[in-house]
Amino acid sequence: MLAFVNGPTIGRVTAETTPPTTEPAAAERPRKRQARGERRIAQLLDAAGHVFAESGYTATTTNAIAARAGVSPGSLYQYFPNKDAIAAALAEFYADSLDELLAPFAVLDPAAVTLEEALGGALGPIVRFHRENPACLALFIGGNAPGHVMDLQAPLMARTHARIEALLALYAPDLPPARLEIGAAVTLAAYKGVLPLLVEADEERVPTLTRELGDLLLGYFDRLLRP
Amino acid sequence: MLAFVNGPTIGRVTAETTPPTTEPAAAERPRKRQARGERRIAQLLDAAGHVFAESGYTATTTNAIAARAGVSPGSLYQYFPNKDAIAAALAEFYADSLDELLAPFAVLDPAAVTLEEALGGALGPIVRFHRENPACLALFIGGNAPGHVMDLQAPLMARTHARIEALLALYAPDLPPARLEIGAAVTLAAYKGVLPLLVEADEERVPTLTRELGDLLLGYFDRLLRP
DNA sequence: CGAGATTACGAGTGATTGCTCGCATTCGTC
DNA sequence: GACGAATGCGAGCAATCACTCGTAATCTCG
Repeated sequence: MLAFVNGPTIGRVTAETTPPTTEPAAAERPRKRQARGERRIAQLLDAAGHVFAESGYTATTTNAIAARAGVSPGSLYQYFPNKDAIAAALAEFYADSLDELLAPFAVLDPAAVTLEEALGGALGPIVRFHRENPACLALFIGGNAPGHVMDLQAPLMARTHARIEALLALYAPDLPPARLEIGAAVTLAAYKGVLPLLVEADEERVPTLTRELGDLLLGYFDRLLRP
Repeated sequence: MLAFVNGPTIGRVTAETTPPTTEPAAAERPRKRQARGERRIAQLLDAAGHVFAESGYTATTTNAIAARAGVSPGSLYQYFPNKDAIAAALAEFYADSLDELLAPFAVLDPAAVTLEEALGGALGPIVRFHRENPACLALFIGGNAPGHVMDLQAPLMARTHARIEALLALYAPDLPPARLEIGAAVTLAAYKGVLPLLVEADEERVPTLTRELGDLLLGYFDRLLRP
């Protein structure tokens, strides 16, 4: 829990463009923030993560988030302009975390590391992340939330798709591009489908299920790479 | 569209238990229904399917369903006691349809039919069904909707899980039961993950994607059956 | 036809909820 | 200590939505 307290620049919601010419017409100052404020933002995002994970986006009330954070509704709205902005801040944090988590697997030598090994190494941390931050799945990967909230994680999905496609291209250089694209899409979809199983499972079953997820993807790769 | 107009006993929402002793205290008569009423129910469920698929459960208003069906809100509440009951009626119809769709694959001779052939035969109709009834996925398979609505499809999921497990047991008689159970769970999860891809895809890409889904599952079976 | 039941309407109601506003408290800085 | 800015509060507003109710049209069937 509290996995993203002290995350990087969370909650910097308002626009950051400091206009160089003259003074802004009104209500456009950068707003200096105290340490107390940063702490409140972290509390609020943590609370939001829990409540979103329990109830989904639409069923979650901003008052419930504020209450869970031990804060009044008015205080919540000092840091976030509206409910969507809370989800947006969470989305940004999740995307950053996952990017950082997967960065090591961007550069791989197919001669030194097999697909099995690469997958085995990557899946563990990913699964741990989602178990620690169940709201990520509940909000953005499970088909919940209205469209404009789902859109918040479209860039992350696009990047993940590209990463998978690159990985496949690395290990199957002569696969036609169209098939590469489909392969990445199916892999991503299957992965998203199995994740809920892993997040809801008891701790002890996680290693087994993680290996099973690896088998699923590797079995597909087998059929994809040599027909 | 209109895939479930004239479906079997849709909309019989109220309890059917006619008490044999004395007369019920109040408000418990079986309610005779005219042909016009049955038609209205079909219209309402069809409209509900469309609106649910577009907006998800919570974001869908009962007034929107009524409007889409060309009916006043009051009329809607003559046939359904509340919003949940509409989703429940849809769930029942979907479950019945899928059961009927998958019945032929309950009895298979492993000597005469390979796993490839069985899967290839079953996936086509399933995919077509979900493309014709996107609300099924949006409501019950995508993680949307509050818990008590998701519960409506728990029996269907349990049956599907059992069906997959039985299929696996048929083609791998000496797999330990625990592994059989996990295998069915992962298969079901992967299948649920890829379905959205198939529902949202253009018509022309459907055959390719269906084959790809088959490859995903078969690849997993390969690794499951002979390690 | 006519009586009773069913169907249909749609403005309205009560509860919920995202969000605001006026004001009190605390912090950073001199 | 003092002043301005940031933080904090919570009752309450406006809008939304599931659902109701009084009433009128339409059907069934003798």
